[in-house]
Amino acid sequence: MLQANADIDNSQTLTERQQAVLDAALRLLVEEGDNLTMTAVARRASCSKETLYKWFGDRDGLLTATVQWQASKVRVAPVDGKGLDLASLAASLERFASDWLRVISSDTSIALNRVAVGHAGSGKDNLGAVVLENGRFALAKRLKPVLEAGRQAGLLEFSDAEMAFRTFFGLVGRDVQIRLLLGDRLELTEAAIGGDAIRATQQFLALFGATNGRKASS
Amino acid sequence: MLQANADIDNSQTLTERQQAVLDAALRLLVEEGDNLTMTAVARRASCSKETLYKWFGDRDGLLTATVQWQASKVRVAPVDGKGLDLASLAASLERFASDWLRVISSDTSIALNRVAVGHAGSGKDNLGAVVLENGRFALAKRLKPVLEAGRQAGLLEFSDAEMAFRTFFGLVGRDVQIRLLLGDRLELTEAAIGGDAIRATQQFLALFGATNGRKASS
DNA sequence: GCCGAACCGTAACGTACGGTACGCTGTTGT
DNA sequence: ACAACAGCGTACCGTACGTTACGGTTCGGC
Repeated sequence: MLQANADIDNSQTLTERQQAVLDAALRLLVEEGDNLTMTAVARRASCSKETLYKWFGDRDGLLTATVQWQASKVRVAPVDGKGLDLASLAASLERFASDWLRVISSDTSIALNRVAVGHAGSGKDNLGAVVLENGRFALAKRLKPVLEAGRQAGLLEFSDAEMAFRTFFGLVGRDVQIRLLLGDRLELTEAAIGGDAIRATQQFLALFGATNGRKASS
Repeated sequence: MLQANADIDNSQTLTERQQAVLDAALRLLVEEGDNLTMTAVARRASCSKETLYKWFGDRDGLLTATVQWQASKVRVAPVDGKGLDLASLAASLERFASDWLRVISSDTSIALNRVAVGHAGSGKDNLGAVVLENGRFALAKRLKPVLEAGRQAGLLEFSDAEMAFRTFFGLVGRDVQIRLLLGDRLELTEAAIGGDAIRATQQFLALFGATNGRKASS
């Protein structure tokens, strides 16, 4: 559901075995958070620590490889093109919204974001940049063409696609991600996700839809 | 700008010296992130580690004390009451929005949130809950009366104040907080904050304002 | 059947850091 | 004046973990 990639090397440079090791690391990361140890990863993956270090350099290397591996796994449904009527535009937006909510509320996304945020302060690695690139920015890159198409078709009105995207992003995500990252229980049922997607889409169309005369854009 | 508090003990139970120590810890936390050491705090605060442990128990105790200390420092401007016209309502909302944006883009808020997010996984302490309580939930507790007043005055239309608040939250914050937490450079100038506050308020009023017939609420 | 490479399991090393103990000094109360 | 104490500085201990080293095993190629 995520990831525009095209910048990281990913799956083909990794052997099957290496992918399995990274999967193990990923699972452990979800369970243990940032306090996973190299020993634990080795044990979980049934490999030796020496191999870990040979393949990934050091702990940070393993972490970034794991994050990129996860990023490369989640491929995007291409959203196809332009069925330029309002209904299909709304459907596309709703799909984006629910996909996005599903991602940010998933265990692995929460774990990955936690680790990346934790590492963002001390500039040893750039996990934060990786997560950002495959999360928020990938989403923008995928959604903007849809918004532009909507504008071309006369369905949407906005001056700046980036600004329109960010508004949509805010309407969809609201306080969900920060609450989840901070440990708030907040189980998003499939029904709730669907409802939120519809609501966010309606609100977005109310603000940027062309049919209604509205002075929403700054 | 932040914090409804009324749940944590805060300033009066702390001596001047202890507050100074916590200030030092806070400054160090901003600089070093979660890898500050007890030794470093002791040195920065010109106190002994023994004192640190006597006062705060252990490292987690020091961290939570620091977070609560910061929370207790930021007091809220009471927003006073009801000048029930649209202009003053908009002004209140704008003030909330800009205050909030200033908070979440401040170095100390970023550092605190990073630490809290990092700790949220492994349930040793409840930093996440503390931050959440003094951040997102405190904001809601302060803002909801304003929204309710707006509804009473016939200026706003919504069925659920919580839901209206979350929409406002999303419109104001958008992707700012997660980007900052993940290390994205994104300096918010005072002008940008003001502009965003106005935009968010306008969008919120477009969605929930009573004067315009609109089917925005889910 | 043998060689080397890749890899597993584990032991060992070094270090950083949380936590504790101790000696010294300045202050306070009597 | 002196005892009691709070607190500073520092040395110290134990441990957890990142990193390295090493012996044993499997496997593909000759």
